[in-house]
Amino acid sequence: MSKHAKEMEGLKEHLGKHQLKFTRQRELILDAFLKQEHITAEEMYHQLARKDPHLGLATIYRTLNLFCEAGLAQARHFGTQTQYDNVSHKGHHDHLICTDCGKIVEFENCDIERLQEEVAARNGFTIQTHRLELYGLCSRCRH
Amino acid sequence: MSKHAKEMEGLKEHLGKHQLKFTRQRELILDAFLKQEHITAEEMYHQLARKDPHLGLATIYRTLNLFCEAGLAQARHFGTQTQYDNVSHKGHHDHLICTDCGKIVEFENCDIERLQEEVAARNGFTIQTHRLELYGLCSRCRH
DNA sequence: TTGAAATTGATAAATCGTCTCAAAAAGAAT
DNA sequence: ATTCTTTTTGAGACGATTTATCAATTTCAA
Repeated sequence: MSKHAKEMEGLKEHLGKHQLKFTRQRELILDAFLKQEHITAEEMYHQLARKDPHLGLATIYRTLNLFCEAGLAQARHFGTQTQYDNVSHKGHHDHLICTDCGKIVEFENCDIERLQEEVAARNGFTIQTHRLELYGLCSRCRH
Repeated sequence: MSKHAKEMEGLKEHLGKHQLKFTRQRELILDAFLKQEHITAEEMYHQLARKDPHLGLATIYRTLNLFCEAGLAQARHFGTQTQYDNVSHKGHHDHLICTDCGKIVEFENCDIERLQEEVAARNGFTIQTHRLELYGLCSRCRH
């Protein structure tokens, strides 16, 4: 049995609700995805090339987008590419990004999240997801 | 004299510091940009086609990116396109975005900004800029 | 096992933004 | 004002990323 049984069940549930099918490729991609903090489609394509040389790039894109709809992943544009963040194993996390060296630090902050809810409620919105990115210089690059 | 004299001066100052030139196109694009809350390069291309049918799309991209460097604009990925936000006339603002109808509500929240500074400091970062986007359903689309 | 419906893989195509480069414009020096 | 150097422009080519197409395959319920 897979190490990611719980998430696998979550995916199957989503598939069932939407008349989608559980395939070998989706299982393979989910397994690889859950080992990552964030990954691009291209990176995953190369990672999985050994396990399944015939796995197509289009399938990876389709599947990562499926994960987003299922709430396991979240797409984020960084540079020219789309990063797919793993949001399945922990609460939502945000990013501190060094504009000089590209270093990424992940963090969570409940107070900020609570204030976000307040702002949304004040404007009649129901939050589904959010994105918070802080850009600046890390301690090393400040000098 | 233009309605946007102050911002025009700000741009000229940036141009002077970087050995760049003040051109008719940059003036035209700045004038159009400052009337917007946010705009894409493509939208601006169509808006300005009447005033100057020969204005090229590449020039618009180049100029909007210039505005980003000058601190008048801020680029933001939304969907597949890049939105250029007007940040010249007010402090930094964040976005509430309806995932259904695309409606965008802008807001500011000092408390959130303060917490962001705390998080950054705790991780040794000095914030230059940030981006906060809340995605959800607006009151109309929730039903 | 069968059959309808969904998925896949390969590649074409679309999209978006940047690069190229000759011609034009800006702005400093004369 | 004219000249000269540097920057900018416009048009389209180009590159990178993602999506669409479609015949062949796979899933899964009956």
